[in-house]
Amino acid sequence: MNILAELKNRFRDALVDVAGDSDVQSLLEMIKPAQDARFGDYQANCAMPLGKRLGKAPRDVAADILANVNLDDLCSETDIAGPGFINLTISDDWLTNQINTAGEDERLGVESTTHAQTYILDYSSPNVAKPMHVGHIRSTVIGDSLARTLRFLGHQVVADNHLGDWGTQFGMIIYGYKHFVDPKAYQQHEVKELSRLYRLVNQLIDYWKSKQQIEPQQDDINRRQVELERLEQVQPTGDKKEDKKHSKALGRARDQLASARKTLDSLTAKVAAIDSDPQLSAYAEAHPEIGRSALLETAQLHEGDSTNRQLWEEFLPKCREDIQRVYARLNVQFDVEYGESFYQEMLPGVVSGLQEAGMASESEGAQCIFLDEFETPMIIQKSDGAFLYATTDLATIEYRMQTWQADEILYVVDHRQSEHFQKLFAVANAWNAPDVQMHHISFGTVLDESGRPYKTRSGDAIGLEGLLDEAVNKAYEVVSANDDSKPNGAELSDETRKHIADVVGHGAIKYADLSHNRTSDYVFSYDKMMALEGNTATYMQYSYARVQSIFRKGNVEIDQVRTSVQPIVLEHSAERALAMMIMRYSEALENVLEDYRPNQLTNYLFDLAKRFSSFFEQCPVLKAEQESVKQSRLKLCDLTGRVIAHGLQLLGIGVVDQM
RNA sequence: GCGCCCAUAGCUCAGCUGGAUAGAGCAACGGACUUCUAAUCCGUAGGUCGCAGGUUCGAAUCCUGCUGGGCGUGCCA
Repeated sequence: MNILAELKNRFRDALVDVAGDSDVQSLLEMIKPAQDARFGDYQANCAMPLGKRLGKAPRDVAADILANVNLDDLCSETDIAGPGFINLTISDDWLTNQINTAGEDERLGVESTTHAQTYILDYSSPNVAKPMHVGHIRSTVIGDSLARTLRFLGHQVVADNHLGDWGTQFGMIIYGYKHFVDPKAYQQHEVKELSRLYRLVNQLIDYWKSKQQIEPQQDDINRRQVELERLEQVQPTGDKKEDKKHSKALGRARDQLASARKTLDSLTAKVAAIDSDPQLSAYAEAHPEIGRSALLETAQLHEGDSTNRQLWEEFLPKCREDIQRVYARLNVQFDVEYGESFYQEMLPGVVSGLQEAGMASESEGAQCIFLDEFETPMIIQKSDGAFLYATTDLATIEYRMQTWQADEILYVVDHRQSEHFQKLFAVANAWNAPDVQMHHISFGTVLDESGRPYKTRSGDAIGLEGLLDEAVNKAYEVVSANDDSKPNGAELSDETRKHIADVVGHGAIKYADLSHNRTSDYVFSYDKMMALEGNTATYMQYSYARVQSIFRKGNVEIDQVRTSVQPIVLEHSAERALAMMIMRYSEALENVLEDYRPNQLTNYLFDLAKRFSSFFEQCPVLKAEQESVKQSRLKLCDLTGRVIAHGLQLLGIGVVDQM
């Protein structure tokens, strides 16, 4: 039972009577959980705007509404407060009834949707040629959680990992393999060597690019220097507005000069890193055309060159295996993993199809689609004949529509690609997929403490596996320290401690990501990511473990509790508050899907766990004075534990019985 | 230049799409372990919601302008 939905149902007819049937839906949206416990459990705020519209006093309108709505069984109290708020207090009897019903329900009182749809979820999608780094975590974890939630609510979901397995990076690896491979290292650990080759080639390409940029960059600095000196010479005019404008221009010129110098520094640093290393500089000297050559290797791969194709087929499974290890750790699964290469044969057809539809045309040698709303075109074929990711994405949509008849496609990709998706959706809707809803589930960038995109000192993105390892290690230390300090001595075997550390460590990393509003950038911090207190997955896991501990200490069989005829009774205010929160699980899940934001679920679970902690402090279970209260509280504990475990599971986070 | 996004407590962030006295978590301070796990709980302190206007019964939330920041911006993905 979704209480909010039930309230809306009850109010609907009353609102039609009072307001006429115009726009009842938007009035119903104004029924929501109370902001403050003093105002009851829910509040309806529709009387104020309605009063305005009808030219009546809002409090009178509120009274009219209340006179028309039947809440006798549902609410124990209905108040009109302030300017015309309708405050609603759910009746204890009704709540007791519902919580007992939910307790007997496998789905914890959450109903399946009545309008099931087919969703394609496109998430994670790493480039298989490089090791996964922190940047991949958000897409992976958010996408996984959305897939789980949609499924639970009854939708069809196809989780697709759209791997980057066909792009420029493979040309770079192939070039690296042909010229720099260390056969022994490759034999020992293929992926490690391939990733070294990728970084090496990347570094060499950067070297030549940077070297070319140094001179223009220096010129740019000189120009800015001159401009700055000129601005500094300008005397104040006495006119306040003018002077303010001038001082702003001056400040901007200084900033820009500083930033230009910084860019130059980083260019020279890149060059110096190679020049100072005899081995690397010898490589660089021997491969001055490496940038172009790597692109050529890619082009040859795409054209079906047998050597490159063979290398690609050799490398790909190994790279995929490597990535799979990370997914196994994260407990993330996909239904399909069609990489970009999968669509390769469709690409010429996409271009010709768009040409025939009159949407694509040639411009500067490339096949372009010009859209009214955008200055720059969507390029679907380069002047050298190669296809781009826009082409692949269009082919992918075509395939997904034919294969799954998708109602909706969600792309969980960071916000920097928003323009690409706007163009993509516009083209696909106009061309081959008119009916499908497509959404870019964008998320912010992971920043470092100074607000820049997160990188290690050497400029590489930080590896994901190392991060996970550290989180698990830290969790192990905390588990051990906590267990060692237990009043009656340690309880956990080392094996158990390791298992707990695994669940807690991975949970901490995932939760740190999921608990942020996905649209905002967030500052990456080891301490925050691995925090095990406060609003963290650990807090919920701990609550769950406390529930299990009660059962263990009391030698209580969970099955016996669940089948017991003693119903849950809500006497203590902490019991009632906890029960109310449990009942709101389905609201939380609806909120997640409203805007595809898993942080709605983390917020809910944190609230629920807080209510449980408060209950735990105030309401003894095993030592309850009456047997009936004990049985009731055991049931309430069990139900809390089930909701926490279930909610965490929808976030892709596990629980343990002891910690 | 143009486009998109952001600005909330010392720090990191919520704020349910316009509701009542703006909330958490860290950090700080003061309390609570002979009582089902103190990875916890209770309390104190901390705010001109970037600035200025506007819309209305009511604005952190919507609109306009400004300031400061991020990202994107024709052949990478």
